[in-house]
Amino acid sequence: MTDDRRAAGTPTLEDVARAAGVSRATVSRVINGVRNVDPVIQEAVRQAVSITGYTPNRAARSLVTRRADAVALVVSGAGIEPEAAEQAEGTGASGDGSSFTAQVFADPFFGRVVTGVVNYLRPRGMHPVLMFAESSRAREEVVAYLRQGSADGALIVSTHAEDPLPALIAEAGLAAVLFARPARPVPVSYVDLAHQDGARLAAEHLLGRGCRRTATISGPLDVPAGQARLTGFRDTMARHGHPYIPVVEGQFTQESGEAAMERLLAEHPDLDGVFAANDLMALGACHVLREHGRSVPGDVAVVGFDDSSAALACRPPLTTVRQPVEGMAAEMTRLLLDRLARPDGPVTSVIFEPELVVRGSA
Amino acid sequence: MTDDRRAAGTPTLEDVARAAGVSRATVSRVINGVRNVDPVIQEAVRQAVSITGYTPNRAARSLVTRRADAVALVVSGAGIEPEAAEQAEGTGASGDGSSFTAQVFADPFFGRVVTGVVNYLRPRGMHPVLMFAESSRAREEVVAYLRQGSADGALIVSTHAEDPLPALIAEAGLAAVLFARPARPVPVSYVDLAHQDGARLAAEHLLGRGCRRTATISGPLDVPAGQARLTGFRDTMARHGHPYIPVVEGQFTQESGEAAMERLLAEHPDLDGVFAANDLMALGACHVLREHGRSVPGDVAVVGFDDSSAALACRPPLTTVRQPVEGMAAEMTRLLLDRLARPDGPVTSVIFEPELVVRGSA
DNA sequence: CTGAAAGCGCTAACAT
DNA sequence: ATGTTAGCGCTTTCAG
Repeated sequence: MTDDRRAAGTPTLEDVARAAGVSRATVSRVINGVRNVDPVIQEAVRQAVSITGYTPNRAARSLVTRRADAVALVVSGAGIEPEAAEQAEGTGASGDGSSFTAQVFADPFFGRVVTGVVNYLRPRGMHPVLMFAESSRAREEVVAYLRQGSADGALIVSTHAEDPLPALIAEAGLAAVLFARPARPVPVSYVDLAHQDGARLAAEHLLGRGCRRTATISGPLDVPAGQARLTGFRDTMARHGHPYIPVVEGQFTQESGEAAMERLLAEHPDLDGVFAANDLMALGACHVLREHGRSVPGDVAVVGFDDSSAALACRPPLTTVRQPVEGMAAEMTRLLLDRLARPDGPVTSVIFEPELVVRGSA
Repeated sequence: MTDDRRAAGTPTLEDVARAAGVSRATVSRVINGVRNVDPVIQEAVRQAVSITGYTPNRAARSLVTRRADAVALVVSGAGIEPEAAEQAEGTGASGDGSSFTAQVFADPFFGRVVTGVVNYLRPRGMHPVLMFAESSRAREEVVAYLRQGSADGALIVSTHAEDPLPALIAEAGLAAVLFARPARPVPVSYVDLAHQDGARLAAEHLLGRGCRRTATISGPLDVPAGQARLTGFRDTMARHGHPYIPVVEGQFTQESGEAAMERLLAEHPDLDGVFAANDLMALGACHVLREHGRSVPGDVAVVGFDDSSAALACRPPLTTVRQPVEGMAAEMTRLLLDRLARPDGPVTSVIFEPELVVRGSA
């Protein structure tokens, strides 16, 4: 009992080595699956590992490998407000629907991104660190976090165009991949959707079912995706003989969709089709239409965009343009891991094709 | 140019020390805000830091402090399926709505938890690592992750009762706090809601507006919260002279809410009030009611639970029992950080009171 | 194929 | 108040 069995502190490589009667180096090799280890010794080491209940210390390993084996998943917001973020503490002031994080997660979109990222990361033994970057201070923190080596790279999802984060990251020489093409070119890989094609699909569907007086509720026009969906819809309509399409700008929220629909209905009471740039707004539009006595799709056909959970929360369920968010998020993750493995690899972009999902609303 | 300015590798404490003409220790003190440092030197060090562009290396620091300054946020699933998780890779197979992660984030509840956790953590310079633990293998990984010191503790949100994770964590002597009381007692702190009180509020409201033939769509009965909400509703009704209340069990999903409402309507066509154990099910119920020509709240009053985003996605907006999820999540986080600061502190629980939110559906 | 030894960058006694 | 000195636990040349 007086032997050197040290304090119960978690066992280290040293302990395992002693138990197995080999050197630390050998244990390390076995654990990391490096070849050139005598099978007999390998077995002995494994025994020792399970007897001692050894678990490698991540910090020690990271210190020498210079890899954190973690990636940051950052939701990056507007670039405007300088220091707006300092949300009141946690406990009391929560539930505050106006906080950036709360707003972000109110949109089913982000849950899908998380799903895709996690599904790709997990089989590889990695997990995302969730960060938000809606103020310049928060952005600095993200950069610092990466520079500290707390994460090997970043998956960035911007909610607004002109997001300065991608550029900051690129300048700092840090690894990152974006969800959606940045407003101004930055040497960083990204995944994106062929938004215009999606909008074209919606337009053609509306046209195909006979709508002749369609309008659209666009997304925020300072967001590339919002812009592209509008352009795609307008262009297609124009090409089919409808050069003028009423449009009201929304903010991708249900509420803004309701407001937009009210205006559209007031100004164009005879419309027979609506394309909303996302499902949340389409849902809002449906509510307003019904309140005004218009049946969907009988009087007015409605097409959404995204195929998010909101599409099924709607009655009738929304006909919508599917954006394969989970797949895109997984691909984004794959690109990042690739980049980490080959830092000099090329900057690439992967564009996904949308798909029309026909349900009840149009 | 032949001096020892080493390769451009990120600067270390050593570099800063040299630049400032002091020792590593002093720089460390300044950086960590340890007092007893000459103001003049402090300034010099700060200069040197910004000149060199120094950022402390997290791994090195963690190695000696034995703190990761990170916490895991783990969503823990059923305890049944042994090895069910191995989801197909990322890229292709995604969008698979049946994956655990996808299901989890389809519920607005989790976004709110994330919001609360992040809001509390951020001002403290910490970020959550997102993990899922729906299989025994995944649970092992979570335990290993914590034992490795990759995170200092875990915030656990179980989707099912009988979740073995809390016990595993406790046995391993790891720090954790739970969202919701575990089915079987485990020496771990938790936050929870007074579910029965919430259900009582719902019952009284229905009674107050004159409903005499109410039914309820319960949550899964193997979940304590599901059980408690049912009990609370039934007891209150019984106390007011309604000893028999029709109940159909749901699964907290919109779909199950629809199915349950169909059954209820078939068996009790004359009902005038429904209490659904969460908003998603209430939303489904409203849809079905309308399809059957029943107006809400005119013919049938509907009360939900949670006050999630689904409550506002419904027309009319749902009268519901508010569960302050963000605040609860923040408190859970506070408890964990407390525990980390004082490992011998007592195991505690904090129970939040629900609140009735009256909107259009009842 | 295995062991010895040298750090990775930082903090924390312990001197001074 | 500052500097010196040990390591934290691990991987990785480099010898053998």
